[in-house]
Amino acid sequence: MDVNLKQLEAFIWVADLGSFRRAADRLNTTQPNISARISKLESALGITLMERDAGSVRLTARGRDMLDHARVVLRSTEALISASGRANQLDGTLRLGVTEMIVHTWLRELLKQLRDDYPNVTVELTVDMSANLEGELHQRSIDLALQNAPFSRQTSGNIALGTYPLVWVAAPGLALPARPRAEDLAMHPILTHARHTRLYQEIAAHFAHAGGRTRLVPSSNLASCIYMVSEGMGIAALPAAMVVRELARCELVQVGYKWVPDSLRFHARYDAEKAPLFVASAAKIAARVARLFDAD
Amino acid sequence: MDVNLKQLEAFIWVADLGSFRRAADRLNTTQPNISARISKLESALGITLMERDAGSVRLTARGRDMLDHARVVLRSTEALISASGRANQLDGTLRLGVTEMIVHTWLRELLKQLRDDYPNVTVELTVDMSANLEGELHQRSIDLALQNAPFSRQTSGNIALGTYPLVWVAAPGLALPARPRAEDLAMHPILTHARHTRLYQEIAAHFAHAGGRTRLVPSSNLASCIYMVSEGMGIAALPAAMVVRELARCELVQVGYKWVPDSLRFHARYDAEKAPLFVASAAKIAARVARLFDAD
DNA sequence: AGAGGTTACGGGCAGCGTAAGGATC
DNA sequence: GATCCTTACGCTGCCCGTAACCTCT
Repeated sequence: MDVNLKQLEAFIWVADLGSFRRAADRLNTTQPNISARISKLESALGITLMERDAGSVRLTARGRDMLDHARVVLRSTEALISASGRANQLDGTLRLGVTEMIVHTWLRELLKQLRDDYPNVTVELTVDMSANLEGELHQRSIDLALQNAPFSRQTSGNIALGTYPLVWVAAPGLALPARPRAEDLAMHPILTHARHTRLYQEIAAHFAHAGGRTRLVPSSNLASCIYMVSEGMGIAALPAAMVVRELARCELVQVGYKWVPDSLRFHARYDAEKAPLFVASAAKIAARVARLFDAD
Repeated sequence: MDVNLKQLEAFIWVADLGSFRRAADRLNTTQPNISARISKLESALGITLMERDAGSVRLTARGRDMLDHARVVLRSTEALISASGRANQLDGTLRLGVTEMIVHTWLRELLKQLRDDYPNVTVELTVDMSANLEGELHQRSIDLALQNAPFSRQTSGNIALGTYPLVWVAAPGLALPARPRAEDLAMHPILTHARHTRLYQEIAAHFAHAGGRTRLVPSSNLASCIYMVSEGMGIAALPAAMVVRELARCELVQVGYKWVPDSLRFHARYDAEKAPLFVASAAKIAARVARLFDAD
């Protein structure tokens, strides 16, 4: 019996995902196949790599050592393939997690660029709030998160994607003063991010200080925020990049309020040790695309 | 099409040996199979790795880059297998080149140790003069040379195996004085190594100085030297380790001549960059065995 | 009962060896 | 013509997916 790359790949994913089934999904194959690869690998190496109890897979001590070695082998294989110039030869799935703001600004451009550079990589998209993306990244159900600071955990791969300022917007018909005070805004519902986000907290704190019984309307969906604002149902602090089109078309107008929440600071985050090499490249591509939109 | 380890292995050996045919021999397969592996690898990577003219195989520029990557992949795979504890899982051939002195001293012990540590590695033995071993090592027709200094080329792997003093020996019946002078020796033929070896040169130079018309009888085979000496056909300077048994049995006696050629300094030499990892281990084993024989 | 890993089984494809083909010296 | 790589072809064996099975919660 011979050690081969597919066995090592399966081993790594089982170890990382903690389950044969999930590894099978990740590698586009069946669970029995993963089972076979692992057991072939074990007999090839003559050692038990993992203990399988119902409901859990735990590496043995030996298995942990082997895992490091296996990563080195697969990393260097990826490096070889990349260096062949045919990086497009890399097939696989990039499980990409993004926040909604990115969906509505430069996701399309990013996907286009990814398609150009890695035509054989399929993108599995997850849109969620930054806080959730962080969890998914940590348990490796996504490879790359494009999310906004702050983070509760560090990741070994981290590229800043620039700063995105927020602007207050309202429907044109709302007729707010050019320099509105807090009370002027507080007359209308304030549409914000979901309740436990940084933005919600910050806006709540601001208006608590500014007095008045402000109505904060959290929404887990920014697109619907925009619709609601343009329907005159309230005002909102939204990333400028997200509303350029609506402002240009005068579907929304900017509100000249003196205070805005801190800008969004976006980062591309991934696990540099465990993720496939092309994830780092994808992160760099994201940085390039983000810069385009950061400039204007 | 998928890159796999066998393709990379074939690629490395073709590059190192400069020939599909030799690579096929080395990998215990057929030449068309090597051809197929290389062409699969090329199509997997989408590049041409080597130009094949009749009679020569030359790497392309791209191929040279890939070769380095490929080595990293295979080296790390070997490391993984070694780390699995089942180093014995490593199958392959150790092409070992040794000088005759080693054959007649500790080769048996070395082979035994190798068999214990790597039961699945078969040893292909070449016995030749040090100078020839050096050439074979360089053109990679052997993996590991156990040979004596001096060397005309450096190798990246080099472990000193100790110093082996020479002694003058003669047949007991020859009745030489306890403290013979050069003339006493020169009465008999002097049996030595082959003509262009360091030892031959050194002995020739010594007796040229000592005057007299000495008869130097070169032999490319040390075992026959011993036989000839014990038959009283001459005297010889031989490695002490090679004649301990004959001296103990009084088949030979030591000659108390004041001068002996410089001791043999043996080294285990190999190409640390290109050779499989277990070659380095084999060299270490050789060093261990040699030390046993160096001590007594 | 459901989730998760193993075993059993059959089909397809890839890898191998033999043999013949071409190119170059 | 000798040497060396490529192509053609048939076979074997491995790898994969389906399905049934086992075990633990």
